[in-house]
Amino acid sequence: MTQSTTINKQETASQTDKRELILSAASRLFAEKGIPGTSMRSVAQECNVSAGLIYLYFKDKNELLDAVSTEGFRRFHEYLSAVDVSHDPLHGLRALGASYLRFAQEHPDYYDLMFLDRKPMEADHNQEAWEKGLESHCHLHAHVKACQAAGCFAGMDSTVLAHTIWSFIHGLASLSVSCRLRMYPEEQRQQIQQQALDYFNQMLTHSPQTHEASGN
Amino acid sequence: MTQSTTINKQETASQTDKRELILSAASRLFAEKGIPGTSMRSVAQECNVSAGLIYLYFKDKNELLDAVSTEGFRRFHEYLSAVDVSHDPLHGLRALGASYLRFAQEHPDYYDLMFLDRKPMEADHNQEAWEKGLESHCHLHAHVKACQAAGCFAGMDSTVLAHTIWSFIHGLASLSVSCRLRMYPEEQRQQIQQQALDYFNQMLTHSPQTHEASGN
DNA sequence: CCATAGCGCTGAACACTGTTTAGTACTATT
DNA sequence: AATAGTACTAAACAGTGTTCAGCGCTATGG
Repeated sequence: MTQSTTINKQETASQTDKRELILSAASRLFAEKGIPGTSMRSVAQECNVSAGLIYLYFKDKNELLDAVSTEGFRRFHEYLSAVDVSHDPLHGLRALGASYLRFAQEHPDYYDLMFLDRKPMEADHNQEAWEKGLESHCHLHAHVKACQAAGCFAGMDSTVLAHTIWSFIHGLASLSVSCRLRMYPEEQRQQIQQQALDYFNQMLTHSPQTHEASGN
Repeated sequence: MTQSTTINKQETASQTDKRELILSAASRLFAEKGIPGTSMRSVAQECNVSAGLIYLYFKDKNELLDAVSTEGFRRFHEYLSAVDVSHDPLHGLRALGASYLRFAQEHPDYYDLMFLDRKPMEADHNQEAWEKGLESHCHLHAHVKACQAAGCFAGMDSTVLAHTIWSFIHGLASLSVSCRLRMYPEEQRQQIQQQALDYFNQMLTHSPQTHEASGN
C-alpha cells in the first residue's frame, strides 16, 4: 500500500506479455516433465501466478497445449528453412529429411505434441497450430516439386511422393520418440535409423522414375 | 441376505474370470471413449463392481492399459498371420504391409496404445505387451529374411531393411490414426495413402538390389 | 474529493481423476 | 461354533482441470 505506485511501473510493464510469460513457463515445464506431468497449477506456480489466471489467456489446457505446439512448429520451421536447398535438389531433399529427424530427436516433447498426441487435433480449434503444420508440409511439397522441375521423379504425383517421403521420415522419427526401438540394443539404435534413412534415400534416388521420364 | 446362498452359485462361477470381465470392459470402453476418456470408475461401473476391485487384479491403470495393449497385439498378430506369405515372398511382403495398415485403421485405439502412446513404455513393466510386440516385429523380420532367401534384397542388412519397411508403414498408419491428414480433402485421404503405399512397394521392388546380387 | 466503473487477479470451491485402506459379508476349515 | 481366509466395498486422500464470487487497485467523471 505504501509504495504501490512505484512498484506498479514494473508490474504494468510485464502485464501485457503475461500471456507469453505463461506460455514460456508452460513450454519449459512440458519439455521437462512431459505433457501429463505438467498441471495447470504447476504452470501457474512457475510464474508466481494463480491457476485461474491462465484461463484469462487460454480457454483451457488444450488451447495452452496448442500454443506450445505452435511454438514447436515455429522452431521446427527454423530447422527446415536452415537447410540449404538451392544447390542440389536431391541432396536438399536428403538434408531436409535429416533435419526433420534431428528436430524430432532433439525436441521429442514438441514432436509428440505436434505429430503424435491424439488429443489436440480432435476438435476444430487449434487452427493456428495446424496452419503452422500445414506451412511445414507445404515446405516439403514445394521442394518435391522443385526436384521435379529439376528433372527428378518425372511423371510422379507430387502429393503422393511428398506423402511417401513424409510418412517414412515421420515413421522413423515417431518410433524413436515414442520409445518403440527397445528390441534393438541401445547402442545400435542410432545406427539402424541412420542406415534405414540412407537406404530409403538410395531407393528414392535410384528409383526408375528419378532420373528419366518414363511415366507410369 | 435371504437368498444369498443361492445367488452365490452364479457369482462364484464368474469369480475366477473377473479379471477378464474387467479387461473386456476396459477394452470396450477404451475403444469407445478413448484412453483419457476412460476412468477406472467407469470401467468398474461397466461391470457392476467397485473401483477398488480393479486394483486386486491390476497394479494400476498402466498395467490395465498394458493388458488391453496385449489384447491388441493378439488381434494384430491375427491380422498378420492370416496373410498368405508362402506363395510369392515379395507379394507376401506387400500383403503384410496392407494388412498392417488395415489393422491400424480398423483399430485406431489399439494402435494408439500399442505404437503411439508414450506412457506405457516408459518403465520396465509392460513386459508381456512388449514381448507380443517383439513377436510381431520378428514376424516381419523373418519374412524379410525369407525374401532374401528367395533372392531378393541381396547384400542388404535384413534388420535395416525390416526397419525401413516398418518405419514407412508405421508412418503411414500413425499419420492416419493420429488425424494428421487434415491438409488433404477427406475423400482423397484413403487414395493418397494407398498410392503412397503403392509407390513405396514399387521402389522396394524395383530397387537395384532387389532382384540381383550387386552388393553395396 | 469522493463515487463509480473497470481491470487484473486470487482463493476457494466443484466435479472429477487414480489410488489406498479399513472394514464388511461371506465361505471354508478346524 | 470359532477361526482363518477370501472377495469385495465404501470412504477417504491427494491431485487434476475448471469456474467464479470477490478482492485490491486504477482511472474516469461528477
